[in-house]
Amino acid sequence: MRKGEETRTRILDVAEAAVLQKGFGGTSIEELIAETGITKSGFFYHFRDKNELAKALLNRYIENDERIYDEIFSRARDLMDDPLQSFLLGLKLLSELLSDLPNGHPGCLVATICYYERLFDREIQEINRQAALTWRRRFRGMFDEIFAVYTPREQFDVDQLADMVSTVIEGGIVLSKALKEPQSLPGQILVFRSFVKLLFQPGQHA
Amino acid sequence: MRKGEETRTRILDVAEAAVLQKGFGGTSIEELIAETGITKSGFFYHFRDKNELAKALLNRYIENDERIYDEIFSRARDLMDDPLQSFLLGLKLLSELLSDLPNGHPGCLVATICYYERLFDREIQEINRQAALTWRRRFRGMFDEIFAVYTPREQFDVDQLADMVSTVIEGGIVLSKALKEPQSLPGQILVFRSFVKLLFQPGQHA
DNA sequence: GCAAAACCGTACCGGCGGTACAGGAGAGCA
DNA sequence: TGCTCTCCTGTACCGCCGGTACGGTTTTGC
Repeated sequence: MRKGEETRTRILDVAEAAVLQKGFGGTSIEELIAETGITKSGFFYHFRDKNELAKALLNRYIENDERIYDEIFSRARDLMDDPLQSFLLGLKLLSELLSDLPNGHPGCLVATICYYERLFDREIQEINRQAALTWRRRFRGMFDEIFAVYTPREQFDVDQLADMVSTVIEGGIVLSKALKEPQSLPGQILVFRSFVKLLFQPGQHA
Repeated sequence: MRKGEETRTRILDVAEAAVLQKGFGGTSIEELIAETGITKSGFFYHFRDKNELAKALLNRYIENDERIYDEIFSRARDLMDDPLQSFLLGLKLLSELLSDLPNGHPGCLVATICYYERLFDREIQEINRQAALTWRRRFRGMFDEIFAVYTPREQFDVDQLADMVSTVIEGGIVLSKALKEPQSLPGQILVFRSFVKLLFQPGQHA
């Protein structure tokens, strides 16, 4: 029903912010229900245990993540016909989006789960793995299109190249948080963007 | 005294493995003392609270990290006179070292702390920040030497370029863990290595 | 052999994850 | 109007955990 979904969403909102700041272990259910204005029984009506909360949280995060990627790169695709130019524009748009976040990227739930593997069941770890594989497929598709048109200055494994996008984003988030420099992440993405540009720039052998 | 240090080290060993697998919140002191074969009183004799355990853990991890970097890149420096070749060899050695870890990289404590910021005091966060800054200085120094000899195909902010090393490592660890593919991390480092090679390869304008 | 270091044992506190279960308010429908 | 289903509230309870307090004991270095 309507009301139930609304409460559930509110719990997830509060939980997501808390988990990204303090981790799963550091986030108490009691604190979540206090901030949500709900009772303990109410919480356990929506989620059987903390594991199920994590699962719902992760699924929602991944969905939202995919939506953002879809928007950015489809917009880039609309503006640029060339697959390389479109990809480079997408990275630029992504960098700008992240640069506009006032407090920087709040953190990636997938990364959080990575550092908690033993705390959750295999299902959650599998969801996490599938998310990373989806990222790989997404960017691999883009690189495949680019390779159909351009000759790279060096040969790469396409999957590894595709993974590099996720690597830079995840690593950039960690570094941004460690350094307390929110602008580090968008900067790293632009560095990667330049590398990609360089890779497909016609060189002496072209 | 001798015995005290030994016990302290044993606690830190057990704690480090546990924290990297379950996070700080997911690691109980009771489980640490059980595995170490020590009593609760004994634990609190060595560490005032969990925060101090985290501090000691982080400091030790960073020291060890620095030692490994020192070894690898000084060995590379001995083998190669050219700063670029030396840096590229260092990345290769690092990749091989990580590739030889049977279960993959156990995880970076600096990254773990990032995702727990609100759980620890400012001192720990500052230690974390200084660690990331030390990485930046280390690799910035290498790039400075390279720039003194080579002309890059594209201009970069040297700090951002230096940060890219840490970004790729941290991101590679996350992706490796998420994908459950230990070989992903060394692979990503080699991709980055190729990018660096590309950057300083003489092109059409050279 | 003596003092300091390095513990052990025990008892206790409050918070937290989780369970159990009874009950109630409100919406939708017959 | 009454019935049912969803969406909760309230209360009581369990065991684990972080942390404190404190007295006692063994080990070590000198």
